[in-house]
Amino acid sequence: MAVRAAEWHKLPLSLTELCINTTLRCGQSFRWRKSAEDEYSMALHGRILSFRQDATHLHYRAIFPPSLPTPPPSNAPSLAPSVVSDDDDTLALVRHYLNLEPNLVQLYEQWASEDPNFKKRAPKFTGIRILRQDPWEALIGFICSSNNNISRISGMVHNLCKHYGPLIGHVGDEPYHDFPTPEALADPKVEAHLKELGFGYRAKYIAKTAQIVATDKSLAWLEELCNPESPVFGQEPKPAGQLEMGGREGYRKAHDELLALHGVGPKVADCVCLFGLGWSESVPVDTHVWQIAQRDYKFGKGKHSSLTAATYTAVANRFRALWGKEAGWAHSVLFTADLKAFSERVVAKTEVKEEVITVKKEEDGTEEIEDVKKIETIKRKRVKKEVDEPEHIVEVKEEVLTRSSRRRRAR
DNA sequence: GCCGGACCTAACTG
DNA sequence: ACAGTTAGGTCCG
Repeated sequence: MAVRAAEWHKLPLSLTELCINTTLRCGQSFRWRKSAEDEYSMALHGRILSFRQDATHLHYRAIFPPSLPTPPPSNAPSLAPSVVSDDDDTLALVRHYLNLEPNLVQLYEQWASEDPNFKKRAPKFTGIRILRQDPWEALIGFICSSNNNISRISGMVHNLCKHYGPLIGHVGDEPYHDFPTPEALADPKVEAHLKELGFGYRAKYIAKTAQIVATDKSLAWLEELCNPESPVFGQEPKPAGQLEMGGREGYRKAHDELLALHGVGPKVADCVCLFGLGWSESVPVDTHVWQIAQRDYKFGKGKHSSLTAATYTAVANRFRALWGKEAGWAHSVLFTADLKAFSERVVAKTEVKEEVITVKKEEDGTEEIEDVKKIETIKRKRVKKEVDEPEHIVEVKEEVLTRSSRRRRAR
């Protein structure tokens, strides 16, 4: 049982280039678990990867499974532990997964210079970086995300790994499983089992998508949809063409092909493109982003009064025009700033008890509230306890609620 | 192309 | 207490 020594290594990195406490929890990945105070872990590429971070360094550790009973066939994919230095491999994996190449500080400056709203909201949400996740894992994870919340999605993904993914090892007593293969999820029994596990209507989507990928298509098909500038771990980057209004050609093709899968609509397809396939111009327009587009970017009126397919494209194109090739990165900053789980950071200013109602005459003479009616009330509430957070019993925070009188949830 | 309803679940809301 | 709403939507008619 010679588990290879699991030592911590470190990498100089500022919190403005990457903040794991935000990036790993903002809903782009559902796999990271808190394995200790200020420590996050998940199984990745046949090992358990753990992160810690301080003001100057990122600390990482890899725990490998005890050496395999039988060596895998020589043509086996990625799982084969390399004979050469594991540390070098893990460092390369960390750099790849965390997508450390782009200069994030510079990008924030660029977005802020083009967009006053970004400039206003981003300062409290620095270091949010788009990860390079496994495409298959991103696909299934975001199929789970429909009509759902991050905490429940994480639980579902955890269950998928626990029941269908290979065990990689333990951190303390906690087992860590890798993400299941399409074949593992293509078993006919999967749908019923997932329903028992509380997946609801998503059980069918997952089972069907797994069957299609495992039989009709393949993992290679999915991975070939990757941005060639940002390929899966171990492949050489190639140029990906010019940005157009609707995104690069490869992005549009990837988005289009993903739409054919069950449970994959425009939003989920964009999440897979952005978080799993490396298409940085992809802008998933979900309920949050739609709210943001209405509140801060003058959408929600006239032609684009509800989030139809046409409006979806218009919003995404608008953000691409505004933020450029890494629009999806900027989008994720504003998205995170809008998440309730991080709302404590934006409550600094209080005392806004204002009400603005714009009324517009319709052709038929009826009056209709056109602008989002902003009634910001200050509400005191107990901060929702994070699952594995220590007990802060009577911490009281203020939360700003914004109500709109109509079109609250145009879907 | 657009609209409305159904779809699973669990926690939160008034 | 308890029905309604929401949480990173999608599908169908």
